[in-house]
Amino acid sequence: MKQFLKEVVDILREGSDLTEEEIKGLIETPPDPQLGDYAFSCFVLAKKLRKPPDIIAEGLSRRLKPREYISQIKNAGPYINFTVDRSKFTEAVLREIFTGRDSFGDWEVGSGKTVVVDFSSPNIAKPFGIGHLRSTVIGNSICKLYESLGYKCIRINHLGDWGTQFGKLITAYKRWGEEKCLEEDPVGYLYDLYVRFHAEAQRDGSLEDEAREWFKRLEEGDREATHLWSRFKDISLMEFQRIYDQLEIGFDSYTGESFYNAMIDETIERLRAAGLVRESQGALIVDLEKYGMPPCLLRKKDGSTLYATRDIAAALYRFRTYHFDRMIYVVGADQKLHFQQVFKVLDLMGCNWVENCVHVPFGLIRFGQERMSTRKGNIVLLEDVFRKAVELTVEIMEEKNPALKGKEGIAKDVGIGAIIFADLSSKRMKNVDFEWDKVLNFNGETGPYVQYTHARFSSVLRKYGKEVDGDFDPSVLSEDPAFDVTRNLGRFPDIVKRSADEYEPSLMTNYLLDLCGAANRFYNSCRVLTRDPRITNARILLVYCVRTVLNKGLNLLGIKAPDEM
RNA sequence: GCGCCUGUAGCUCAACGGAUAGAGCAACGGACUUCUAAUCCGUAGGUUGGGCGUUCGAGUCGCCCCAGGCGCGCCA
Repeated sequence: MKQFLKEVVDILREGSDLTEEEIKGLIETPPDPQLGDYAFSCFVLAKKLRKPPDIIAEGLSRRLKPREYISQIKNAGPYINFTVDRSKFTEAVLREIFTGRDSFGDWEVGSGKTVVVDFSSPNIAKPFGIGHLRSTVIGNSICKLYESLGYKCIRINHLGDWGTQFGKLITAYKRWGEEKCLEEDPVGYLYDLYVRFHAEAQRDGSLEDEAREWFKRLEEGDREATHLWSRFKDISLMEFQRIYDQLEIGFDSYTGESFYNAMIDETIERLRAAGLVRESQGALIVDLEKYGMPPCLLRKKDGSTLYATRDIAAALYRFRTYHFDRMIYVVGADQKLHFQQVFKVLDLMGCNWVENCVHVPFGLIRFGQERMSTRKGNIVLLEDVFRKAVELTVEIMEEKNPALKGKEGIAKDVGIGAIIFADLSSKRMKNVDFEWDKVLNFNGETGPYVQYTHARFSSVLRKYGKEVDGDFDPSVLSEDPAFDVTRNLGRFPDIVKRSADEYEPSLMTNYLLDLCGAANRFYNSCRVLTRDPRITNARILLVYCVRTVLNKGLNLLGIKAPDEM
């Protein structure tokens, strides 16, 4: 589709003495497609030539002549609007999708480059709540988007498997724990113990000290502590795996915080050698006051380590191991300062690659006007959400498509897809209030809507019964409902690029909704399978292309695209 | 107190600094003997939290307020 924009630029270069870059910056999309497909605003020229913009637009539009791809040039106020030759545009877009198939929208900007994505990273021994879903699905989508740009992606699940929380759990387990309960419902039971710990610690401050002591013993390799820790970790991982299986998300590495703990001493030595370490109130810190930040704590006064130190060690290790061109941390916005500190410390250590490290924050999920908190026990379990979504999907399918075969599998794809889509559909920095009614609404701008459109178009292809050969008369598709679809299809590669550049999968969800709107309008107003082969050939190709792009788009979001539902 | 994020229709959200601020949900009214009605069409709904500024042009950029959220030395 480049040739259309290029021709607009070429035409304007002849008509003015602006450079290619200047012109490109001034080209936009008219608010109403009736006006045209590309617009050029004359305000900058007006300033240069010191003439009113609408006069310039009028003069220029008269002088500029349409060429191969542009069929009409018209001024409207201070704008010059360019209209593409619809047949040529349709031909170009559909041809590109048809020949490219699943690679349509892919780029090569990342070929030969590696990006490390740190995402999901749940805390061991805590249930996988709806709050953990965000990092998981945003991170997964970012991986897929970067792969589409040609990057090699290393997916890292930086498990929260170290820290004072284990001291707390060990304390709680030693005091109140029962082996039998642990076997019956491992994570649920650990969760109960964790909540109980915080409840009792309110009254009895010595519990916190006891927990710190246990954590210290864990760091020193105490046998009993290590044994319990290792058990807690194993049973948690098995439960997390169930969630990842349902989401069909995998990782290249599960090296969590405990893995980097072995590198703490050398890391602190390196920091010391760089002259960055200072002692303050018994703890080791890096003073960041010069940079307007609170100090970065490396080691507590009792000698045990902290999260920031482990993150610094992890970054160093990852660069050594993967030589990444970029590293992306998909972690909640509440940790923004933490990453600023970590990045600054790495910078002070002379790691110039830190400029390629980026924290991609997201807003938190609240439940009932409150922040979800494992400690308080105010948490919605992801598995409950999945289960309810799938149950509801089965109900809807019984009502709308009772004859459908393989309902369970499809209900899973649709139910879970709905949850993922909902989580990805608004800009990631927005906080979301979890509401069952909203999550379980499958009408309107939702995942099931996109999947439904995909299934509907798949169904037409099935009914067509032949291979789509890609041979067609593009003039059949120049009427509005069809051309609106094509116009949207043509935007797809740019959406892929922007979603990746801005780490913003919501651009993709919103795009897919636009595409589906146009596609369903087309479907409702144009019969695809007709007696006229000229019309059928063209429309079925459009259907094929919509299906291809919807399938690819859903895939980039980590959502399944069933052929029937 | 300081810093960051968010504020757009009753609700949830869109809108490369550009033309008349758009969708969905909820409400009301229409469209299935025809390729899946989880769809589509229509009606109604707005001082873009407030103010000042920059600009030919501001929901978008800057400053000051307001409201909510999140951070701010031994949690992660």
